[in-house]
Amino acid sequence: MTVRRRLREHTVAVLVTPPVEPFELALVCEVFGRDRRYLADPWYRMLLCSAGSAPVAGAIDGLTIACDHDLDDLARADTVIVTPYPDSSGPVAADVIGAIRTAHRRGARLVSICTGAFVLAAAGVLDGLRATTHWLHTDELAARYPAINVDRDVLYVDEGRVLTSAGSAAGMDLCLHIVRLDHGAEAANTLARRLVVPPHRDGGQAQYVEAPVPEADGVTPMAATLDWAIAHLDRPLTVEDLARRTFMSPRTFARRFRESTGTTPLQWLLRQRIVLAKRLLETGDTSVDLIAVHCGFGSATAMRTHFRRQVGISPIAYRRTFRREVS
DNA sequence: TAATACTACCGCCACA
DNA sequence: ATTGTGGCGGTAGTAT
Repeated sequence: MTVRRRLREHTVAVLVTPPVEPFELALVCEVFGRDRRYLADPWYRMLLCSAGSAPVAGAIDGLTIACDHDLDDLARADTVIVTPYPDSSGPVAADVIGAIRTAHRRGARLVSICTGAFVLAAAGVLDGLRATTHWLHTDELAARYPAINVDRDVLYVDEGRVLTSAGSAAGMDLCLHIVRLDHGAEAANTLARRLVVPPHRDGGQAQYVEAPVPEADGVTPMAATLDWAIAHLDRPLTVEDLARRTFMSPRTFARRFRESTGTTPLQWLLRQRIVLAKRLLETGDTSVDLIAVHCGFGSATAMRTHFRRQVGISPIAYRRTFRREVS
């Protein structure tokens, strides 16, 4: 096996439009704008782009964002990220639409955060695709662009060349997803840990956001093992099993595991098992006992204990509240 | 709920 | 000399 070297950096152009929402812009900058060569080398080259590279007013008094790059730079980028477009019902400037269409034609990856989806919609690049936006605006998006298949219940939608994400913080989930695609599960997990992205948040729908999960993408032995473990949660997995699978001694495995995931193997397993349990509770009507078996808990009692500890409510109560309506 | 039997975790340290 | 490895053993955590 030979070491592959990327020929050049991957350019990420961020479309900055007034009024800039600092939170969403910051989240993009944290992922793509910082020097993270410790994760992958080269990392990304991030460009803040505005029409005529003019400074852009922020949504907060006294906040102004200087942009060194213009729409031509945006049209040439490998990935274009559209930050929120608070005036979602307002028109989108023709030169912005033009730049996005050019990028799209060139094969660039297009990404929107929150209401940035309205800019992509206006450019017509979402027609015929699934997409999402902030839940306050999903109805409006669906009504104004009937050709778009709007998904209201997801954090983000990956349609390959076009990716859209839901409200504010879901943008972080999408950015991590992109890092995972480009650099693998391990880099994404390490970054999530570095940014201290919470496994779940309290209050409202956000409480039930699931922790990012590695995808089938065996870039490193560790990532491959994580993927494998997620696919075999029903088995009684021990640290020794996982270590052997990763071709390491248990001791080294434990160390490496903490480095890439931020937790210990058992704690991580318990978390993944609960994530799976939640999914099964939401979607089907499998009994709690059977779900416990499917998730690799020795008993329903054991599952209930861990479920309560992590989620705060019982499995049955969770199902009652979050069963997906079949619409 | 309590007792018992595991397994996991992690500091320590010799060694490559 | 520096850095990573992996066995050991005490304690903490989990399973039944």
